Amino acid sequence: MDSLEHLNPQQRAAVTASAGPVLVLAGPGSGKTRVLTFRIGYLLSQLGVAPHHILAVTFTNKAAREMQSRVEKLLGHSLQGMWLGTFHAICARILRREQQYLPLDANFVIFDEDDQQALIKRALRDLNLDEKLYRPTSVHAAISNAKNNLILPEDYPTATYRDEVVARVYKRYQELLVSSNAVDFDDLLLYAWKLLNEFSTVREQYARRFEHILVDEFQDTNLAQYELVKLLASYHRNLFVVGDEDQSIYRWRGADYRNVLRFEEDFPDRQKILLEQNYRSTQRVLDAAQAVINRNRNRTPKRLKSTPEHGEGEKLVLYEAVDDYGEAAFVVDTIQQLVAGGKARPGDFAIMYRTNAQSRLLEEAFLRAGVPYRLVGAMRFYGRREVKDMIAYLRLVQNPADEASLGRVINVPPRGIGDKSQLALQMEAQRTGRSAGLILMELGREGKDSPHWQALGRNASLLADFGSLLGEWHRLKDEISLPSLFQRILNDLAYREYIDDNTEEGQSRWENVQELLRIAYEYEEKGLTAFLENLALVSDQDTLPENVEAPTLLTLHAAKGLEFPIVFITGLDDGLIPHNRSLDDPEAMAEERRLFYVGLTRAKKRVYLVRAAQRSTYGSFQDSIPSRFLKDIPADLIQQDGRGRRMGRSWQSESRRSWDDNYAGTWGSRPERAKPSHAPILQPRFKPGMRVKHPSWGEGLVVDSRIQDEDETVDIFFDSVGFKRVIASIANLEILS
DNA sequence: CCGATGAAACACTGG
DNA sequence: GTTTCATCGG
Repeated sequence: MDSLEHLNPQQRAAVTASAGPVLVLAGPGSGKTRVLTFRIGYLLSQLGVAPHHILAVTFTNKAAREMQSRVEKLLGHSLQGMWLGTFHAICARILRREQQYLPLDANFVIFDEDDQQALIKRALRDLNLDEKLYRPTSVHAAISNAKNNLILPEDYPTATYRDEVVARVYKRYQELLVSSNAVDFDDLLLYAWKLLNEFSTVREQYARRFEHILVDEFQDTNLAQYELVKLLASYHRNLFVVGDEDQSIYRWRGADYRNVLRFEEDFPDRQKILLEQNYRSTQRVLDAAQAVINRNRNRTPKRLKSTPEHGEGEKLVLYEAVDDYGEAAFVVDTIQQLVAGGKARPGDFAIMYRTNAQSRLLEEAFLRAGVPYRLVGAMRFYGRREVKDMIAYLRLVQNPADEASLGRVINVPPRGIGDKSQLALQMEAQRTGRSAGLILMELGREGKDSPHWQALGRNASLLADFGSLLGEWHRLKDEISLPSLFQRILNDLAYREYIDDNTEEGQSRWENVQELLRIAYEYEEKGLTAFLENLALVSDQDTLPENVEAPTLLTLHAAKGLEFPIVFITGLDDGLIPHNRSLDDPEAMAEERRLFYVGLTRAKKRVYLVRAAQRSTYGSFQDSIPSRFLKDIPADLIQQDGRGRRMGRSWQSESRRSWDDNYAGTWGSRPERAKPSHAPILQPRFKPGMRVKHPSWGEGLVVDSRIQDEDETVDIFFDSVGFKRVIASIANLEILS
């Protein structure tokens, strides 16, 4: 490990820190991954720790793979026995090993978002609740939030009637999961924590084993993950966590950057190391990013410094397009020009956006220009119906109790089992206390001899046909290889004939199925359980094709941990960045700002800030105003790209006026915001007592209104969602009385 | 029970 | 612009 010479003093202090709790606060590009890999290498080679005594937690599987290969390269041998993976993957591993302590059997499956949603709906139906009144998404969010905060159904606080309802749904949902022999993502963490919390022998076993625990992206852990790590580290207390409060962007998923503060309270003897030296970006990029993030309160102030060889760097380029088509065209044009001029390679570029929906226009522009691109996002492939259906078949074979998968495929392709038959089957399952899948398999095996045959009447025969198929696959699953099983199912279903109707679309559907089959071949050795588990736990970043030289399209969230020479941040309009749904919540606004900061700090050399004066939502055009975060970047760090202004159109004069009069020269100095279409508001339009109507929240009562930043901020109590704070120019309020 | 058709709702981020 | 749901005739 003489390579320690190549680390800076802070990095070296972190890598060689003595035993005990260590907190590393690492700014973007400060060599965080390097510190983690060297730390593992140091533990293994200098302190003689055996790989099997180390646990390292990363944010994505991709990060885990990268870290593994980096350490192996550093040491020159393999890391057999070390535990390395995401929280969810590690918990799944623990749960499978300790399955006897759980209300599940070893074949349990992991439910994805759709399955969870379906199960919530089922629970609502079972409890006779109105889906209109109790939106499945919102109920599910409340339950997920509870789980992330280690709140069990019986402990769910019921301050209001609504809470009481949620508590009942939570309870029922959990029963349904257990009877499906399934867990959701949150259960992976919750069960693992419960297991270690309740069974001291199990806790001892793991806590003694893991002499050293390392956690990456610590700012994005939630309470369940934090408490779990504390239990795992309870014996040796060698807990090495690395994070950056400024890059915490998963609050909505339960992540709490205050875990950094908790860590300092819970481990007062912790060593604390600050990494501020940036090895990634030019100073201009860093100055812009810091100007943005410095507006957030409650953070550890940092002073990011670039290295001399990066130099000052170029100014950030700002481009305002007419509309979102122009925005996409600008991105593709710029890339083509830079590549054609030999200034950059296609793989140097990343195009970032706030919402996935924004990728469509960008993709179209790339396609039209004939420029290949790569898109980050699992949805693309795994979200396809035919892929989900095949996965559901495999899950059902693995775990016949899986109600969600059964419901999905019981009549796909159509085999005459409609709503009526399915309901009858469900009733029979409830009556006999067995799972629908087991009943089906018994019908298939025993036919008329089964006691269920009579009970199901004229539905029995078709159900039995399907049951015998299912039973046959289930029998084969431990005899033949995963790919053979997969092909057997395809054959038995005549699935190709079903989905491939010889249209272009049909062919692409079949290609998707074959791609899944190809992936199944990769799991020939590891088997069905591992295959399904990996499918459930792939992250967006994991789907990024490697070694492909093309621009990368991705959300700002997916950009975390990555870096690119040239970064486009698109959709820099109020309502997108910051997002509409965050405007009324200061904590959410702070997170939007961090998200922008994360995007900016991905760039090594150059940043393009792109917005559109108009964009299409739901099909119709709407005017938009520049992101309020733009004005926090000092003017001397920004240059405008003039191309947009020469495209003579009616918007031109207006855009120019808005820019020159309200914007240019005001960077960071005056707190003004551009107003393309109307003069600054001086008098409130809304007064307390008024009835108003909001496009999504419906009617409400104005409680208060005031002028802020030349716009009107209105506090409203809505009939449907309660108290909200809105910006009048954005909210599109209608005065009713 | 099935497939087609059109209306209606609809999308923030993701393991 | 896309997906999901409700309805209808076969």
